[in-house]
Amino acid sequence: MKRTHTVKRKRKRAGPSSPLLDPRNMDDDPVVQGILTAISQKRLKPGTKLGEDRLAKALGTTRIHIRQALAHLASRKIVMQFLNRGAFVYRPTWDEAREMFAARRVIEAATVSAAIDLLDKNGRAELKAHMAREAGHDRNDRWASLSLTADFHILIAKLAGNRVLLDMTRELMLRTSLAIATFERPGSPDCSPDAHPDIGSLVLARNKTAAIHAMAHHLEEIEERIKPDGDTRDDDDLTTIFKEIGVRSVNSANA
Amino acid sequence: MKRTHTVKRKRKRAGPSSPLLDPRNMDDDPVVQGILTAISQKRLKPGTKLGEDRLAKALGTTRIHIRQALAHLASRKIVMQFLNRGAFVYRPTWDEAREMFAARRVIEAATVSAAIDLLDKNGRAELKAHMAREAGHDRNDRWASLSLTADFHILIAKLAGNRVLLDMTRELMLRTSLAIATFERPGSPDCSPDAHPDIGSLVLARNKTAAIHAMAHHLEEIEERIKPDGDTRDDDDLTTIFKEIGVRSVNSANA
DNA sequence: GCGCCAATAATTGGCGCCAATGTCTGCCGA
DNA sequence: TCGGCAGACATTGGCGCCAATTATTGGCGC
Repeated sequence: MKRTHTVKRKRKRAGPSSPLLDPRNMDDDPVVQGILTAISQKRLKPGTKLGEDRLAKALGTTRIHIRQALAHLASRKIVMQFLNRGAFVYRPTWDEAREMFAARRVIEAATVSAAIDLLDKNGRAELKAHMAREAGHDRNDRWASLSLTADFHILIAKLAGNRVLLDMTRELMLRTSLAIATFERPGSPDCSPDAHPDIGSLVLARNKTAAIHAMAHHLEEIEERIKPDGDTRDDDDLTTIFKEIGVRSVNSANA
Repeated sequence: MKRTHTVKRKRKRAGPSSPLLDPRNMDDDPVVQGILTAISQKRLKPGTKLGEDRLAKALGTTRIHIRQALAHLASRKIVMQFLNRGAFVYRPTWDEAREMFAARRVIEAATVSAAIDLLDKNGRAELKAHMAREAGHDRNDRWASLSLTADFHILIAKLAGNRVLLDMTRELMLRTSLAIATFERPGSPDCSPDAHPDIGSLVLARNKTAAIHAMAHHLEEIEERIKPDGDTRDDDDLTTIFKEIGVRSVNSANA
């Protein structure tokens, strides 16, 4: 018998409202966090199979936690589950990708507007700090760049002071990341490095209409880097890989 | 008895990548649907405990399905789960309720705008049909009224042609329904019956700015029907209920 | 050689059991 | 009589096993 030394409060009815102890949040789950960071860092591509046993061994947990995490991610449309076939990293359709960007334009215009309305000394400092961090980051470190780029939009949403819109922004950024990974054209240049500083400066200047316009333009710019014919699948990937290696055919290799 | 998951499909040799049929969607789960409709019809109030065994027996299924459904609803912030204490119908905080309405103002302004842009003959007919249905519905049937009221906003979102925004609207309507149930003042009148016809007429007239304004006004009107001190709990509810019944005390009832 | 069919193997889904934790009731002492 | 404590009870969480289904591979016939 273990020593149960818990603080006992005087609670007649143990309703969940008054103390609110231990609200389980799936976002704190290490499995969910691992898959999410792997996706946002482009280490997991859309369509990749996420086997339960494999993930359980890879992450050092049991299968039931994997199943819970996958179900959670499936309800967030970040993985897709098929009956008796397992879970795969979500692969948006082209239309869905467009709709995600349209939704981001709507929501992030609102967050920029609200951020300007609520901007105070503290928020101004946060924004300046982030802009400095993003200006002086190592451009060769692709993963750090990705994180910083995402953090800018998240910071704007935080400054808007609306956690519902913040969660939506987080969610849409993850899903658009999957859309970009699915449909990005191979030789697409990076996000123009001036976009975030421009938007940030306009927010600091409290120029609302210009900031909203800049944000919309920025999102359109990102959207233009994807094209609709990215649905070549694993088979094509295999042939492409072997072509890149230089093997034309097995016979020629044997001869 | 047992849920019939068996979807027997005759497929010869489907490639592992191309068709990817049978995407499992938790929204089709009867348990999830049951809880959702119960919540949207105000049969389940915020804070109600959702015991697994109780639900399993009530819905005629096993506990594991209940657990999956509750986990899904928890990730959607419609129920809240506590460690070793079970699941409860989500009870938003006052700030969260305000933020939900703010998000709805943002998103539904966008859906109204897009609906006007994309309005065609078919959508026009749908909207007129719904307006006629809502105009001639039985006002005494509270549940039908609730469904129709919700369907109007859903229809606008559908006409916007963006499934991402449509899903967000659906989600926010459910959550604002919980917020209203949590914070509604007792003698609050119903939603003004002119709001939806006004908005619908403006959409049909393609008067975008007026329609957006009317929608924003409508949402503000709904939001004004809640007040921040609604967090009195079950104890107060019990006393309120007994007061409404007319029982002053147990002794008087026995005498 | 090519395509269809059947058997095998691997993976997922579901269920029962048991442990862990929280809640409630009854008891004891001040 | 009231507050605190301890035991019993109820509920949730987790794990292992087994069934169901699917993907793969070997075999057969054309």
